[in-house]
Parts: sequence; C-alpha cells; structure tokens
Amino acid sequence: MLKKRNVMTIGTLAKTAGVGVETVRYYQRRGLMSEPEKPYGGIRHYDEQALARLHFIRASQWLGFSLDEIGELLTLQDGAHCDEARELGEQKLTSVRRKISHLQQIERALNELVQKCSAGHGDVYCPLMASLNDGVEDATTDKHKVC
Amino acid sequence: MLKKRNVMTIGTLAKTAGVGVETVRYYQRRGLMSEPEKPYGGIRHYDEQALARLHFIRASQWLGFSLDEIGELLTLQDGAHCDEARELGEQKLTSVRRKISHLQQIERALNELVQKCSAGHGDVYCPLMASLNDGVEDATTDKHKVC
DNA sequence: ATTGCTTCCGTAGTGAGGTACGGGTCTAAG
DNA sequence: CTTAGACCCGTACCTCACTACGGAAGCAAT
Repeated sequence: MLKKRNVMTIGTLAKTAGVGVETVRYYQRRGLMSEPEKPYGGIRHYDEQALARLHFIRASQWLGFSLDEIGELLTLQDGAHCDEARELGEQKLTSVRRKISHLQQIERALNELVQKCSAGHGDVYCPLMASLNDGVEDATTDKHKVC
Repeated sequence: MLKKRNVMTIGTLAKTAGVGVETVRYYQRRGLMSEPEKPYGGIRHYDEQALARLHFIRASQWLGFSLDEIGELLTLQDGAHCDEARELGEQKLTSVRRKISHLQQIERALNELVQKCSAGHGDVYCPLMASLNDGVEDATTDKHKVC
C-alpha cells in the first residue's frame, strides 16, 4: 500500500489519515493543504508532510477549532509564535467552557422535567409539555431570556 | 401596539416573541405553525395561541430540540402522550450529557496545552503546536480515535 | 393623494464542513 | 489488450435554521 519513502496517492493519503479523498481536496481548496505539482500528465503524490498536515488539522478540529482558525494556527506553525498560539488556545478554551456551562444549564432543566414526568401525576397533563408551554427556564432556574 | 384581544399582525407577533417576521413565516412553511385565514383581500391576524406556539418552539429549541423534533413534540401536546414526550426528553438528555462529556475532554486537553505554553520553555518550540502535530489526545489522555 | 412602512408570497442565498456526481485520464492486473 | 479501479477536476448538492430579495398590494398618517 505505501510506496517506498511513503510516497502516496491522494487515496492512500486519505485512507491513512482516516478522511475521504474529497475531504483532502476540500482542504486544498480551502488553502489548508498545498497541492503537490502534478508530474508530467499524471497523478500527484503526497509524502509524510502532507500526512502530518492532515493530522494537525484533525487534531485541531477535535479541539474545536474551525477550519478558518486552523488556517490561522498553521501560519504559526514555525514554533516562533507560541504566544499567539496560546492566545488562540485560550480563546477556544473560554468558548468551550461557555458551551459546557450552557449545556449544563440545559441538562439541569431537562433532567428536572423528565423526573417530573416520571413521577406519577394525574395523567391529565404532562409536566414537560406544561413547561414547554410556559417557558422552560421559569420552571427550573431563575428567569433568563430564552437564548 | 397590541390591538384589543391581543389580535396582532405578523410583525407584532414576531416582535412580541422576539423573533423575526421571516422566522415566523419559516415556521409556517415547516408546518410548526398554522397560517390563519386571510380576511378578504388583506392581512392575516394572529392571537395569543400563535404567541404561545412561538414560546413553545423557542423553549424547546433552548433545550436543544431541532425543529423536526419540535414538530414531533407538538403532536404530543394534548397531554395524553406524556410517556412519549418523556422518552424524547430522555433521549435529548442523553445526547446533551454526551456533548458535555465530550466538551469536558476537550477542555482538559486544551487547558493542559495552554498551561504548558504559559510555563516558560526553551522558546524554540511551542508545546501547543507540538501536540497538534503529534495528535492532541496522546498528550493528554489515553489513545482515542480522533473524532 | 402621496409618502412610507407593513404585509404577502415565492424563491434564493448564507455558513460550515463536507459529500456526491460525471466525464475524462491513468495505471496496474490479468 | 482489455478492463477494473484510482485519480483529476469542476460543479452541484447536503443539513440546519434562518435571512434576504423583489415586486405587488394594503394601511396609516400627513
């Protein structure tokens, strides 16, 4: 499968990195990966640097960076911009924490509603539906503007 | 602004509920709200039921339900389907909890990376970048498939 | 009556991150 | 030599929840 010196076609590269061929081409269009020169009339080949780039992208994505942000990270890759990189990381960390606390709010509300529904009740009304009709946040926490 | 008996135009309805006119029309197209009959040659009017429906939709959305799921919830609104409603709520609760734990994993990883970058280091390399190159999850937790 | 804001209605575009298609070319296996 | 399977490339399409556009018609105030 892998040729000597790990020279790969786009298909092999994609499979090795666990993404689709179309995804690699999409990253190229987005400017996140370069397209290797096409040798006379033929098929481009990719090396381990391309694979490393794909790993970088997927790792960054896993951390919640958008493709635009990843593009920015890639310009800092020489290691001489650690401060900028850390700054981006801190911003992302903040946004991740915000998302977590938002979801935790939702979790508390939803949990309470489901509990109420599970507890026996008169059968003529549904506490979950009642809360949805009245506005959920009133039923579970103090008043916040919806969204 | 509100006419007697709270009869509203679509604009007033939308503003009262805190959404855009286009959003109301979009919900109508999606079948989440009905379009009132149009009186001879003119302008539809909306009552408090329409407003309640909008509140229901926004409250459900806040809990993480998609518009399709909200459509399903609306069919259970008579209160006689509490079990089905609770089931949907439990599914959503499960998915919310999955999202939270995923984000917490990310938070731990990102936090560790940012910490490493903040601590003084040789200045010739950036721990954050190094981790992105190597695959983040190795650096912070046991090995998982990226995404 | 004229201005100016709404409403009505269908259709089309947005953003994020891809995925699919189709027609052509290349390469490796038999 | 033929054929199956990659590759190349541009373009279109997908989901989700809206948001915008454009022209016609209504309604409220001046």
